[in-house]
Amino acid sequence: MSGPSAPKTKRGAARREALLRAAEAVIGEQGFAASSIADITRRAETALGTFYIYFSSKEEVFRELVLEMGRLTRGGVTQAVQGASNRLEAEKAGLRAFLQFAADRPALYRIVEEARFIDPEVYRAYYDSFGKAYAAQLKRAQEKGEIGPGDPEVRAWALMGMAIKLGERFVLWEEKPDIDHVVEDAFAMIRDGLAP
Amino acid sequence: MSGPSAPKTKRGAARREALLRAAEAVIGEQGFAASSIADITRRAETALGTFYIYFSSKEEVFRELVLEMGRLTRGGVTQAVQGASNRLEAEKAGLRAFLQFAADRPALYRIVEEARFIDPEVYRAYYDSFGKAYAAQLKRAQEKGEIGPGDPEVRAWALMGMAIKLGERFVLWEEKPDIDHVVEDAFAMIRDGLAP
DNA sequence: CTGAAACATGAATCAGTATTCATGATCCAT
DNA sequence: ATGGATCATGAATACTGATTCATGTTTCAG
Repeated sequence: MSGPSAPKTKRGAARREALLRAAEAVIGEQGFAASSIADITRRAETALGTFYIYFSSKEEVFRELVLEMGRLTRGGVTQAVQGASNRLEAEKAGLRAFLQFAADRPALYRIVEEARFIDPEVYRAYYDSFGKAYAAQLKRAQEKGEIGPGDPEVRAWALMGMAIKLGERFVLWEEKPDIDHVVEDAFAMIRDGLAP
Repeated sequence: MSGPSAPKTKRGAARREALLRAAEAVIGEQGFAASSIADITRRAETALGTFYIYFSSKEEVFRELVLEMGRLTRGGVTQAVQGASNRLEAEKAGLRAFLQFAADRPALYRIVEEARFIDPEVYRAYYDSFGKAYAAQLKRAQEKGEIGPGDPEVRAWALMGMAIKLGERFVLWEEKPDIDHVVEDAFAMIRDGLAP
């Protein structure tokens, strides 16, 4: 019932980490279904059975990776947004941080989207909490008059969707992504809309 | 090499169609990996082997469903946009049509997103062509002065991402989706941006 | 009507791979 | 320094489910 416990030696911790990184690379490249445990352990340069010392199943590493991505994006975006003096600036900084993250950890980026089909629970938890926090920020900014009025939840999800697809198209699909250009143009639209 | 050919009798056409609908329902509900051919044929009330008379593999029905979704959204959105007298109106009508589609065919909607992981080729073809057409429309509207200036491709992908996540959150995740509300608020943002 | 082409059936085959486990090496608290 | 706890190994197991196929049944063009 209770899967493997946390590693108790340095070696154990290092092995677990190596397996996690290998899983990130392999699953991010080939997708969950096409990735075998053997692929992962081969990449981590360990024996097959070692995998099960640290994870109880393929689904579990996957889940762990999604949670890690949650911590990382949350942290990265939060930090990027620190310096902003108003919500619009924060939107711009947050978008840039997110796209930069996609460029730095493309595998993790893909994994989160695949989570929707592998582990709907964590996927939903991930976006629910992110969306909730995002909406709260927008509501506050609206009350302060930093942005115009409008349903914060709809806006939060619209903005998340925007960032996600932009990352997919202009970062993951591009050899040499031009993040600044995407941020500039997308932000202009976020701020002023399409109206002439 | 060349898989099953088109059905040559009425019965054959009906069976193929039944299998396609069953696959849509089953895969849309459980996801590709969790759906067995047996699940699909059971739902279609046919024998297991019958599946292979019409499709050469599980991947093939899946691909067929993605292509069908392509035809349907393209058709639906195009038609909805017909009546619009300018680009902004068209955006609103297109968004509504897309969300309505998600409400009508939730399974197909999910399948397209999963395609990214099952059959990247068709997924990419789907969005590439959709995105290209979308960007072309935006470019024309911009030249006519119906919308302000800005990179049409970035905008097209931003708008697609928006629509997709809004559909996921406010249509698929909601018991009784309030499409009009989402369209109103999202459109206001698309038109005027967040600026106060 | 009729028979060759199409279609239907589901048990049997087959492949891939997740997971287990018995055995041995390594670590580190005392 | 040492031995009980941790960790490493990979061959063997077990299972799932995709795909095939030999045997009937149905269709429909002529």
